[in-house]
Amino acid sequence: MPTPDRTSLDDIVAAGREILEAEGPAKLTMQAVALRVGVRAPSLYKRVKSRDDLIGLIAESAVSDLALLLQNAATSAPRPDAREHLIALAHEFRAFARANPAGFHLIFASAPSPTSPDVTLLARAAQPLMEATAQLAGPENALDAARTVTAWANGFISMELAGAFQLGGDVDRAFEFGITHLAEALAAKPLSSEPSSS
Amino acid sequence: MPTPDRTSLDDIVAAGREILEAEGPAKLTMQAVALRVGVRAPSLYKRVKSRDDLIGLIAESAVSDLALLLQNAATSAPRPDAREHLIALAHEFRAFARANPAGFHLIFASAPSPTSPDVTLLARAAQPLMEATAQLAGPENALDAARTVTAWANGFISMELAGAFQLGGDVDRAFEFGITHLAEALAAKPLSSEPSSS
DNA sequence: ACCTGAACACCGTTCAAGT
DNA sequence: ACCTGAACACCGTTCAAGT
Repeated sequence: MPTPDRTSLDDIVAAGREILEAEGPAKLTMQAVALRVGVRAPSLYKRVKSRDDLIGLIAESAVSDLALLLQNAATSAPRPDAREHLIALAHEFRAFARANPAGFHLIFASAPSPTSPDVTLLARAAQPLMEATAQLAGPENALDAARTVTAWANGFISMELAGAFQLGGDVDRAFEFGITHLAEALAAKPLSSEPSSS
Repeated sequence: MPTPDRTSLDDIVAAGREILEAEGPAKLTMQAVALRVGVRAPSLYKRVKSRDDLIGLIAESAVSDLALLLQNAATSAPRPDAREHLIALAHEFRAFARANPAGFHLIFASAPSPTSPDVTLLARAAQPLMEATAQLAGPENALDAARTVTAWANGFISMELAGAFQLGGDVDRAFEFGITHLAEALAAKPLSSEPSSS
């Protein structure tokens, strides 16, 4: 009779992700993961090709969570104003990064490598953003606008997490400043709402 | 008579940086660096505290180059228009990232760690940008505006280097779209120049 | 004073042998 | 079929012994 399974791929990925968030990439060793799921390190190779493969799976798991979060934010609260909608998405994005800094870093700040998450997943996560920018900037500028917003949010949060904002000032205020000006700049035609009284 | 020095800290950092750019972080081993400077691995510890320390020094060396590049760009070509000046700086930034992808990644996409470059150096590198945004957005918004532009440029280039723009479209066009709209949005008062005929 | 070989701890990975 | 101990290759780092 073959041995019953003592762990699973999902368990392994979840354990790895927890270790990564709690202790950082250096502590994410095969032995640590194995210990956490109650198995010896060599057994992990029955379900995972390599440590890099495991890291890739962790990244995909984080992307999935992000996609879910953005989708919920987009569909739950009704937001008639496209600008406010975009701003709400940016805040969700930032909240995810704060709750999963290592996962965020894995998704957006990883060097191009076999570790990177599947392209399709990232595209799906970006879907709500694409819709928001399409509404704001018009369909023909939706892609460029989405890239502008994603790049800004990604860069801002990366720098925030890395502690790169060292010149003082209020970082929250800088975030509001950025997303407000972006939303206004991307609007296809200048609207006559309030122009962000600073 | 003591042995004459067979290498130097500068040699070691330069060798490390070359290996990093040419072969990636995984190949940046103490042995590889030692081999390149003509010494055995243990000797490196006479000038460097650890591998992480070496990586930090490599990052600082890259920051220095970036600061020099931006300063030259700011002072050499006379640019009366603040918007054009900002756009020129963004292009210099992107050119640096393309010429030094691993160095760029080390500076801006590294996790917060002892590996991170000195804060003062980064602030110095950002100086020309601060001046440009001060001129564009006014002194009281200079910091927020500089953070917006830096975040966008950093995020855009990180994603570009990571191959994260997979949805097709012209990436160069997206870069122009982004910097143009940012420059326009950050201008303190709406100017009546040409509004970026797309 | 710098350099080295030898050694240690640690890690990813493989594999034959168990059940 | 999954699990394990043993083993291998590789890496960062230390240190006593050379010059």
